Amino acid sequence: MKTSTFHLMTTRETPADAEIASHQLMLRSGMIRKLTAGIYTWTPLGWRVLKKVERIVREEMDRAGYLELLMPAVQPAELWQETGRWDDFGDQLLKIHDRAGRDYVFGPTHEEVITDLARNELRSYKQLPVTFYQIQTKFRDEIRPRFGVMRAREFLMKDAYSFHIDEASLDETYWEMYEVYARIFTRAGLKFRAVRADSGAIGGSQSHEFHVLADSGEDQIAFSTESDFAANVELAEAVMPARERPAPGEPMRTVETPDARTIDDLVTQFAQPVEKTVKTLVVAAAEECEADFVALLVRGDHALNEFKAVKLPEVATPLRFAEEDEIRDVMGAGPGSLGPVGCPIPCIVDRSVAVMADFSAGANIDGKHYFGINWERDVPLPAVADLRNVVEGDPSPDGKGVLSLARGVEVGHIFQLGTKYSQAMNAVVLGEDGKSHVMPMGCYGIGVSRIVAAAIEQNHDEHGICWPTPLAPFQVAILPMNAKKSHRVREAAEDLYRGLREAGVEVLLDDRNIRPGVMFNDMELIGIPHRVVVGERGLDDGVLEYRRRTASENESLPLEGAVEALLEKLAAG
RNA sequence: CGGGGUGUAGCUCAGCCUGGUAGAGCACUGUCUUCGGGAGGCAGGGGCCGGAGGUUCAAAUCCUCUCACCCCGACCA
Repeated sequence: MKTSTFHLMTTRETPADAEIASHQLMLRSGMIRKLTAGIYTWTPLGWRVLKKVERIVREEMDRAGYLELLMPAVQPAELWQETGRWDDFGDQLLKIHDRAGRDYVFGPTHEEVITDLARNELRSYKQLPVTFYQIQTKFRDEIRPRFGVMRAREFLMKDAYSFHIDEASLDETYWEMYEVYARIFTRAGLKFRAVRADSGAIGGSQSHEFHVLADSGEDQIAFSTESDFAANVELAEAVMPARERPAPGEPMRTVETPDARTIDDLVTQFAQPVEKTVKTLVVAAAEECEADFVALLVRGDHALNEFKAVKLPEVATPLRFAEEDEIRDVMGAGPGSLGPVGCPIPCIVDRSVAVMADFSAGANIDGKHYFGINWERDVPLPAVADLRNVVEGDPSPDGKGVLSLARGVEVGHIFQLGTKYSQAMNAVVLGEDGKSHVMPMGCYGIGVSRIVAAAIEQNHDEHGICWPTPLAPFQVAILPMNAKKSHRVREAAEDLYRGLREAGVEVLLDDRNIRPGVMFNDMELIGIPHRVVVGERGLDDGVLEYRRRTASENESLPLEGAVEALLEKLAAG
């Protein structure tokens, strides 16, 4: 490809509404153009990259023996009503209707359609196990689309669904898919981590997320420094501290704290170590609870984990924090002065709070705190539960090593669905025993368009994108210096271009009549991994100048055999 | 959805407070000079100032309504 006939439209300035690096660079390099909120056109440049990702995904899925098909993007409402998701999926579901007023959805996912297909197509255990997949545009009406294609409303997704005669078969395919996913992200040249997304509390059901590691990632993941344990922070268990609760060392005393409304105030005004403070959060109680509200207590330096809190039987779903006037009403004091001593509503304390001694907390009287509180001596120890987010250095739940935290972008998710959909839609086959069996299912997604953004997020510098070679829109850029004036330069560049093309290399020759500086900047912005500069200077010495995108120094390539030399560089990655 | 903000040229923005001929830089067209890290001159093209209504002799500017887009929305006790 030559730039003169390729639609290359880069901009020097960063569009105002792009916040993160990948979004800015995708816009500046001209890979995507926004049509409306969360909906993007992929330009020829961007599309080349998207196709690279798609191809890797497709090749690995095919290699594993999974069967590609294509399902409709528009699906009838009846299917969604059948599984109850017409209502359950909520406002994320884009509902549309045709001229006759019939309701449809623009598919955000395809469990219903594939299960409908399976119940019609699959009759016998002999057809199982089978895994279907497609690569297709999905639509989810996100509350707040942002970060370009990272969280778009319309996006490209690979979704796969497997059908089985029993759970054992599902489990087998699940772990096979786990390996296929690992191969896909490895081949794409990405640093990633598979993390457990579900503790396994729901029967035998398994779920893993695949995260591309990047500091700007929206998800925080916790992983053990010494084992392969890795989990989303939201789901990582904060284990019971190994140490015993120390014996009380101080008397409990009341302290006037008129200006201390936050943990921060307490720490700075009264020199309380933050790990000796407790914060008390009041949330709405579940209906079956005798009280209207429940107090949740976590250490001052810990954060409440909403997912864990909402799983407690005493806590209302969804989680709702009490309003200030509700707190005054029920506690007799405002937020900022709450604590477990004399607390009129049920308390649940975090595991690390349970082993605290001589700690401070609000007195449930405005402007007063108790210092030196000890469980049992001053107040009975309430119910204990895991309520908080894990922090760096917590022991790993599997007992091996401690946890470290990293940020990631979720690009893949695999899930053992069990019979949730097959049951609801009566997808059964006859087993060897001659009886009907509801088919356990697995579902497996990859955010194809999100991978593009995640790859940039992980691989960029101050000049632009640094594509991993497998994803790059072109492998080699040829930059002729002042070709218009120099016949030799033009000829040498053309020769190299022809040679590389004949060798099957995706090469971009910059034949625009522009200043060299613009070429350098453009090619670095769009992230082509290998660059060859053709100039009078080099030609005088019989060489071309080569530089890898991520390198800081040029190398000389002899003009003779330059194609072969470059092929070697490419083979090296 | 709640709160905040912004809509003026393809992009980044000024002009609005204090109403009176629509601007700059980048990008784009032509031309000359320049030519190894985002050059310079000259000459150009391009805007229903998001939309509707109102006030006024006169509205990008003031008022009302609307639409779109962006940001924030558990860690506060």
